Amino acid sequence: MASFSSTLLSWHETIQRELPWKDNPNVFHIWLSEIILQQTRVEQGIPYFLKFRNRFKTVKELAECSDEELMKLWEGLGYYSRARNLHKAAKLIHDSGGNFPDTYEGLKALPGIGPYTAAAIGSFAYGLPVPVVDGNVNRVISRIFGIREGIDTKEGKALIEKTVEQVFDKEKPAAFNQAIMDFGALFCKPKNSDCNSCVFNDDCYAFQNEMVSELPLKVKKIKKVNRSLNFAVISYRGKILIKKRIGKDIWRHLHDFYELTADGGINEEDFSAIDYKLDGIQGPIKHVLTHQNLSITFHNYEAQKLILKNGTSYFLVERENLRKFAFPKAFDWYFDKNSIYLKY
DNA sequence: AATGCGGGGAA
DNA sequence: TTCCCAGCATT
Repeated sequence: MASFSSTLLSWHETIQRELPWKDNPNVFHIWLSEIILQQTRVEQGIPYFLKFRNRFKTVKELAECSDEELMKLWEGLGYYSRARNLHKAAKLIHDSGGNFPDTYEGLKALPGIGPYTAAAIGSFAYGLPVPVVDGNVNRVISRIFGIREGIDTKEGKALIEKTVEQVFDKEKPAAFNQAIMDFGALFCKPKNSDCNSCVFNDDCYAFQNEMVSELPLKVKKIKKVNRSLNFAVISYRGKILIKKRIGKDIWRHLHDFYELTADGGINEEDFSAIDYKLDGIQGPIKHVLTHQNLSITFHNYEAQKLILKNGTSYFLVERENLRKFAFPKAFDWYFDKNSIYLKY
């Protein structure tokens, strides 16, 4: 039988996948795309990549971008710590002369860059002989070579890594890595993979043993909690009260409104002075996160008098400027329903 | 080793 | 509904 790599690379010749970060390959664009694509489908990430590529021509420009603008650009993409780490890394690179690290360890030392991303950037930008292991690779390798350990366990990860090392093509790191991920994404898919026309089917453990639907094996289950969120949208003279979420909680570094406790109202001690009346309730709406099922209700308040406390983290924003700030995707429902758009 | 962290697409 | 996606940081 031909080698795994030659079979894989021959298959890769038969497909074409045009991706914008390959337009004019450079380490800045490769890095940017890899961060954006973490736990994110290529189709979902592309518009964000284009937006970032257009806004930032250099690492320096990214490093000098304000936090507010960066979060606004990332708004809606999820896993917002990626944006924060991207920014941190840009500053580190800029402060140390503007050059990216060109070793695996150097890359992995940057915030937001773990084993996968270091291997991806290293191989794609510098031709370093390091194999990537992402969700696609886990699937392809565990099926073809019959890895029956949980890919989310220490043993399973070690087995996958060892197996990839054995079939990896050190002469063509970038081509191999690209090909195996494309193979996983376009052919050896989680469901409905066309095994009958697969170039590996004669040697595929999962296909030969009718275990395609069972591999890769995942052991750990995510437990979800139900959670209610209640926000008071307090309007005062055409402005709306918001704050930045800074706690160790969901949507960190995005903004929200005054948060009400379970069945409590506005705590007047949060303000120097406040006089208000309820002006309707909207919701609840359901919003799903990986670990939480959210039920969100918006309580509209109109304030006749409002004096903020000294040192408070709340601030008032003109209604038409509200969308200049980054908010959770779930708030789109409220903004749409109340015709709150960014006025240009 | 376990947990937290978004949002969307596919079946 | 359930699963998964070019994962990583924190505890």
